[in-house]
Parts: sequence; structure tokens; C-alpha cells
Amino acid sequence: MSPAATMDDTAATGALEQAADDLFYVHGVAGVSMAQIRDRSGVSLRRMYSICPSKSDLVSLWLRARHRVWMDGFSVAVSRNLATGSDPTDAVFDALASWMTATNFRGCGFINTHAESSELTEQHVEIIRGHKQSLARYLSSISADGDALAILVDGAIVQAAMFGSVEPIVHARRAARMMFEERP
Amino acid sequence: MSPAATMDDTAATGALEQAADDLFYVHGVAGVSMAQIRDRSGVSLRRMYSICPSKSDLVSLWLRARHRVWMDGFSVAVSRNLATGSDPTDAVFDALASWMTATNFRGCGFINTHAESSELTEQHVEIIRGHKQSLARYLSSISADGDALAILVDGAIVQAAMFGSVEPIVHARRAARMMFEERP
DNA sequence: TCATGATGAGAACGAGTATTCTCACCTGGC
DNA sequence: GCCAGGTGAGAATACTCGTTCTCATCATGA
Repeated sequence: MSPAATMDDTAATGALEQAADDLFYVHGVAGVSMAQIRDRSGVSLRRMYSICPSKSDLVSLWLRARHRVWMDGFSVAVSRNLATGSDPTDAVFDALASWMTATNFRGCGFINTHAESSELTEQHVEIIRGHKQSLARYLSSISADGDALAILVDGAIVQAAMFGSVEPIVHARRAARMMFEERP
Repeated sequence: MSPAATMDDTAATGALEQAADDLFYVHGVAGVSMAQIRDRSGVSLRRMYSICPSKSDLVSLWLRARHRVWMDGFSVAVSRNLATGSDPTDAVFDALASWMTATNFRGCGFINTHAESSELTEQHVEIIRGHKQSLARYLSSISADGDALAILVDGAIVQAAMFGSVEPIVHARRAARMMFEERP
């Protein structure tokens, strides 16, 4: 074999995913250069291009990794809330609220990347749609109308990002409560 | 006076707003160069920079113009629907649906511009927040919970853009109907 | 020990960008 | 007719970026 001096391919890929998440999420894809990814990850340009033949492939790698990590964190948080007796509405919006108050919150990385229309490829669009479908499927598994809830969730995330505030969560939670309220 | 050979300042500004809307909305701010704006508008670079001293100022000009045009078109469409007897929910989502099926629909220009975090200035953020506050105020004037409705609207727009489909309107309309349904 | 092949550091390349500058031209006032 | 000042076309400037190339280095297998 010929493993690298300090990092094998698995470690290098992981370092790239982490650096891409740190930088692309905060500054957008167009706002981050390959040189910045190299500096942040410690992976040389040569190795970056042997793992991802183009910046577009690096974006795909990042989106797939972020999908895994985000869905995992979100569903774990929701499950924890459900286990303490919250109803699905509170479980979902409490999980969102604590994500939003974490440092560096800048909205949904998938929505934001899709909004950067210039450098977007068909592959990126597929990953982004897959993420949103996966989220809607998960919400459907815990609530009576997952598709409607998914729209409230995306609307709340987008508004929270634009206003730099968690207040939209209050409105979205109220909307969900009104939707799912039992009718005599 | 010294008006331009073929265009006075008002006409040049209007041509810039139109070209910016054609190009920035579809390709994003970072995806359009000043030279492309010149080609599309017919306004020379020299004149562009005398009207807007930087690209960032051109973006502000565009956002303000788009706010005026979009809010006008939207509120007129909603009023027309209300006048024919639609309830507020149908009036709003029918207006959105016909906007979305127009050519070149690419989601909300304000949300998209905010998502392009790299070239965003504080002035842009103010205009974007002003637009969303204006929309929420308008929705509050025609419905019982304008803030909740605004979140459904933004969620539906964002999802329609990502999936290239008007189907999210169906889910959002259903959610609004459930929210505003009379309870005995 | 020596040749091999992969690696990292960084220079090089080619394209694209925002912004400024040059200069020939044209218009309006005298 | 003639001048002054503003104008358009586009060259020039001073970058930045994605991608490729060079070359010295170094671990490995014979």
C-alpha cells in the first residue's frame, strides 16, 4: 500500500468534509476558495483534487456529509424531546430552536446552496431534493401532516436566518398547534 | 442641462433596474458581472458607475426596485382574488401559484440574495428585512395571523423553487385552511 | 542500498472580475 | 464655426480563483 505520510484517504476525506462544512455553510460555496479549504483542512491541493476532481465534486461531498450529520442530530434531538413527553409539534420546534441558537447559525445549508444558482449542478440539486424529501418523510413519521409541517419548518428556518432571531419559531409553532389541534 | 445622447438619468436608472432584475434574479448576484449588466441594459460602464458607485449599490438599487414591483404585483393579484369572493387563504395561494408558473421563477429574490452570504452588506440585509416585514404586515391586514401565514408563504416559495413544482402550494394551502378553520 | 512512485509545497497558467482610465466624439452655447 | 464638458467604447489595472505542473522529499519493496 501507499498511505500518506500523515493522513490516509479516509482521514483526508473526513478533514475535507469538516473544513467544507465550516466554510461553505458560513460563507457560501462561491465565497470560499479551494485554497481556503486546503488551509482549513490541512489537505494539500494535490490530494484534494485526487479525492474530488473539481470544486463541484467537493460541494457534493460536503452536501452528502451535511445531510447525514444534520438529519442525525435533528432526529436524535426530536426523539429525546418526544421521550420526555413533548407532543410532536413541541419536539420539532424545540429541536429547531436549539439548533438556531448554536453559534454560526446561517439558515439551511441546502436551501442556501440551492439559492446560489450560478455554480449549481444537477447532482447538487438531486442531493438537495433528497435531503428535503428525507426530512419530510421523517416529519410524516411523527406527525399527522408531515408535508405541511415541512413547509412550516423551512419557512421558520429561512426567516430565522434573515432576521437573525428565533422569533419565527414562535409563529411557526403557533401555526402547527392550530393545525393539529383536536376539533370536537 | 446636459442630458445624455440617448438616455437621461431616469431612463438609464430604469434600464439598470430592469437588467439587474432579469439577470440577478435568475443567476444570483455573484453569477452576473457588471459587463453583463451593461450589455443587457445598454448603459455604458461609465454611466453605471456614475449612478451606482459600486456593484453593491447596484444590488441595493435592484432590491429596492424589486420590492416595489413585487409587492405591487402581489397585492394587486390578491385584491383581485378577494374581490371575486375568495377567502384570504385562497386569494394568497392562488396569487403565489400564478407567480410560480410564470417563466423564470427561481424562488424569492430576497431570500436567495440573503443566502449568498459572501457579497452581502448591512444595507442589503436592511432592505431584505424591510421587504419581509412589509409582506408580513400586508398579510396581517387580510388574515387573522399574518406572521404565521408569512412563514407558510416563505416555506412554500422556497420548496417550490427547490423542487421546481407548485405542489408545495397544495400543502401550504391545506395548512392555512386547517389553521384558520372556524372552531365550533 | 537503490530505484520507484506517491506526496506536499507552492509556482504557474489561463480565465474572469470590479473598477478606473484614455481618447475620440458629439452636443449645446457663443 | 468653435470651444468645453460630458459621453460611449473599450483598453488597462490589479486583482482572485480553479486547476495543473514542477520538483525536492521520503517511505517502501527488491
